[in-house]
Formats: sequence, C-alpha cells, structure tokens
Amino acid sequence: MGRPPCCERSGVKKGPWSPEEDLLLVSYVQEHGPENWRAVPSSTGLMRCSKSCRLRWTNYLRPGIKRGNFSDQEEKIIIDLQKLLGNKWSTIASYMTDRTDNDIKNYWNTHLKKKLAKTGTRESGASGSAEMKGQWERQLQTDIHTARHALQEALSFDTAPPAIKPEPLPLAQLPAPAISPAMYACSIENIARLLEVWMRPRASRKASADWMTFVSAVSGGGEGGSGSHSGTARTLEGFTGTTKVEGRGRRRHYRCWRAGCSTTAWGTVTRASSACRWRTRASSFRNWTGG
DNA sequence: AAAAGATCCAACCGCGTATGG
DNA sequence: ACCATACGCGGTTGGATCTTT
Repeated sequence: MGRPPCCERSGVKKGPWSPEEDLLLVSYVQEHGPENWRAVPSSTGLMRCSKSCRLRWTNYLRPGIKRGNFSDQEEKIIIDLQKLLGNKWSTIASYMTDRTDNDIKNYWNTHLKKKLAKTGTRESGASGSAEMKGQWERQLQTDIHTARHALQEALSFDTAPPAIKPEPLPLAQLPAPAISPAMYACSIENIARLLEVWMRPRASRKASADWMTFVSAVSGGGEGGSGSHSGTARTLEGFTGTTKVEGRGRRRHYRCWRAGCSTTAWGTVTRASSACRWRTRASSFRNWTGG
C-alpha cells in the first residue's frame, strides 16, 4: 500500500531551506520553468528531494505570493469557500492566487477554526451560503465555457488563436494573474519583496525571515529605525546570500557572501528586548577572507 | 532574567491520481 | 493491462518564537 517516501535515499537534506538553496532553486526555475521537479536536484546540485523543491517553490518562492496578515475580505472568502467546498485548500487557493494553499490551511487551522468556534455559528448565514453557491456555479460554468473554447482553438489549425476573454467572474475580486515564464524572472525580486513585508512590525520568526531581516539590517534599511547598525557600512548590493551559522533564539550568527568572491562578512543579530528591533553588532562584525 | 507553556507556520509524510513505458 | 514513478493534495508535526508567570 502506498509508495515509500521519495526521499529515502541517504544524503537528502531535510528541514529549513537556506538562502543559497533558495537561490539555486530560483535560478533553476528561471531557466527551466516550474516543471520536471525530479530533475531539479541533479540539475542544481541541491541535496533535496524533488518534492521538497516543488513545495518550496509553490509555497514560498513563487512570484506573486502575498505574505503577512489576512485581510477581513480574505478571511471572509476563506470562511465562505471552506463552508462551500470543505477542506479543499488548493481549490480555495485558486480563488486567492496570491495566497498559497498551505498558508490558507494554516490560517484556517490556527485562526479561523478557533474564531468560528468562539463565535458559535458562522457569521454568514444560509442566505450568504446560497449566494456563494450561486457564484460558485456561475464560476464553474465560465470555467467550462473557457475550457471548451480553448479546446476548440487547440483542435483547429488556425494560426494565432484569438485571446480568450472569459466573462467577468463573480469571484474575480481577486484576479488570477497568469504565471508566464517572464514572471519567474521576478523571483529574486519576490524574495526581496518578502523581505520588505517581513521587516514590518512583526519581528522575524524563522531563520529565513531572520536572514532577510539581517540583510536589511546590514543594508541599513528597515522601517522606523529598525535595523539600526553601526560600524563599517555594508550594503545589500553585492551580497548574494546569507546563512545562519550558529546560535539560536534571540541571538544568532550569520554569514553573508558574494558570488565569485571569497570575502565573507560575519555578523551577530540580536533582538533588542521587547522593542522588536534588530541590529547588527558592529563589534562582532568583521571581514573574513576565507578559502 | 529565566522557565514554562502557548502559538504559529514551514516543511514533512502518506496517499490518491496521472502519466509514460 | 500492468507497473513504476512523478505529481499534487491534505493532514500532521517539529521547533522557533512569543507570551505569561
């Protein structure tokens, strides 16, 4: 029954992704697109299974992913769609293309389930549900129409098929941007954008977020004076990545590097008590020439 | 300041489905 | 038709971080 895990072979790395792994994966997708995942480990040298690579891409690195708090509207959409569709997270996510199914699932499990349990009954009553169902059915019909149209186009030998323009979708308040190959090129920017989002009030929680926080701090960026630093000024420019080296909790050591250059900078990031501010310690920040 | 408990979410796991030989 | 393997999805977990004591 069932297949053995795809990652049983020895030497496969598990756990949180490092920035350099992210960059390798993004580079691969930029070049080949998000397909043929089984080729990713061998092509990139990543010591990860294909499944892990796909998950990392779809849940984290893919362009257009929105991070941060869910808006009231998003919350309502999730509640309504969950009521309508059940735990079909990927389907629900298809209506909120800037959110991943994993995010939605997590948000449901950690926030909405409790919230709904607390309020007892679900706010949007039967009439709201019926309305949603009507919208859902209309959407489905539109999808079928679009698919049929596309099939006809594909089966005919016309050159330059006309652009398919589906009718306005009832649930299209959150438009679904088609992911074109050109968008993969935005992945690096996507990482940078995530950096910006995560630098906002909420302090980073994960190592990868810490990385971004750190890079921002090193670059002298950040909002409201967060990321204050002193000593030798270093900018993000030129640094291609950073990795956590040692330490845990409130105090960590990081290393950042540049491509094709042996210069590495070491830094310690501390979280200044309750002020939610990160800073690099000039005293422990120095150049290091490795190799 | 430290310990303990609670919370959150990235990543893993197992299974069903799709696909190709 | 059968088998092997890749893909995709939903449930679950580990551990980092936050909050409370």
